[in-house]
Amino acid sequence: MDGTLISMDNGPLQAIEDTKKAIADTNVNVIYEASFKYGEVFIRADILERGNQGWFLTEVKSSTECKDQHIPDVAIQTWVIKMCGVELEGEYLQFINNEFMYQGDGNFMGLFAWQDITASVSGIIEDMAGKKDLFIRMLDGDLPQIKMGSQCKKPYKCDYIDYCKQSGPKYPVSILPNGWRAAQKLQDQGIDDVRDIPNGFLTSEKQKRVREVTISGKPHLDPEATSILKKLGWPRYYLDFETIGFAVPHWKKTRPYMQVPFQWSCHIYHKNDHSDHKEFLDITGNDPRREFAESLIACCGDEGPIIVYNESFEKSRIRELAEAFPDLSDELLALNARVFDLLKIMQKHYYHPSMMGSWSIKSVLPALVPELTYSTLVGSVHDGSEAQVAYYDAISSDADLRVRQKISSSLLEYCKLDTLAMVKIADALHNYQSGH
DNA sequence: ATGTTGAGGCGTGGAGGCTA
DNA sequence: TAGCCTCCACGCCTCAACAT
Repeated sequence: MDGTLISMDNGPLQAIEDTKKAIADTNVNVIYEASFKYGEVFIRADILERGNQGWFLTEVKSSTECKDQHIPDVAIQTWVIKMCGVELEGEYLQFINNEFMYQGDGNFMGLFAWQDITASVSGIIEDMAGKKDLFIRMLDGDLPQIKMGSQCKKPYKCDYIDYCKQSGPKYPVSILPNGWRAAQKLQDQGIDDVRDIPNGFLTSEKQKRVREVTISGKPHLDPEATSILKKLGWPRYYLDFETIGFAVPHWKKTRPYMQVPFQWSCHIYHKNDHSDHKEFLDITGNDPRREFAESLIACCGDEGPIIVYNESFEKSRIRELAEAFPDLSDELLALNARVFDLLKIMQKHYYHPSMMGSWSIKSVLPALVPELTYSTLVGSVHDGSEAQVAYYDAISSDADLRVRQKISSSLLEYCKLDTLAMVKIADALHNYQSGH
């Protein structure tokens, strides 16, 4: 849709002036980033469309539904615009329709969905002046005296979490796994630290283990874990995927936010101690799925456990590949039948006080295999989200060959370390009694 | 941002047992 | 034997945790 974009290049005051001119100009029917200021509040509206009696305001979100927190976001904009004397006829939220399937033809009709939120907005706008004053007072005042809680992460993660943690307990009760209800009860009783939880309070086995290990300071490993691992067959495939999920689909037959796999790493260990590493990475920018699937099948042979961390992720990707390529379906699904989940073993049988209630591979590795660390990675990729950014940079048309090669080696290095981490974790479990 | 899985709490309903 | 209580299993729901 053609319209006038209000630039911020010359500062907010100029943007406000430009907005006034655009509104006065009856040839302009759509304004992007229209800018307004009322009192201390400056806002930029994503889309304004001229209607018969006034304007329609549309806020664009990358989420896939209208969420509670979006309403006050639009309400404050609505309030500022109305206070500036501009008439609004209604407010809309525009978001991503994640059922949209791209057909690869450049046609994105259906990618977006809209919701009329005029009623919800007007329901809270009466209160807006008071709310605004409250927020201004809070910003001007001292640090709020409030304990950490769910508000630190929901609906968005707060930037000051690390700061606040410094003054809190060393092992807050919020680290209890699936323990939000228990944590609430404990905090109501004035208990903030896991080490202060009275014996007998917790009922879940996992939570009890966290409490006991935290108090004793000694890691716990159930010998059952060792015997389960020793029973696994050969050869052993340690496998990890990297994927990318675009809000706006890039390739035919993909949906918004669909996790498209573009890279895998596999360490293969044979019974005779012989080992091998294989990998796949496609940064051509073409749909990587077909070659990903074919190379994976070729790598994994037809017997031996395929060891992953959090099996639902890799299994789901393989299932999606099987749906995308019916001719490979049988071979792909045969891989899924061999998948063994290292995460489940860890959750059931291991805990170290430094894990702080988390069994993610990034928490388990430093506890169990401290000599292997992601910080040794020299490239720009240290976790899954950075892998996505790096992949996107690599396939972007403006990336030259040298940049691509650098990104490629960073990605390969990172994914290889992820599977090596699983190898070392499994080794550590194997040798636990003798070592440690 | 996604999807999958599992934990834990709560309500429901059937089985079994007690009493009048 | 009718009526009522208790207990436990099960299903449903919400939330959290994990991967990217």
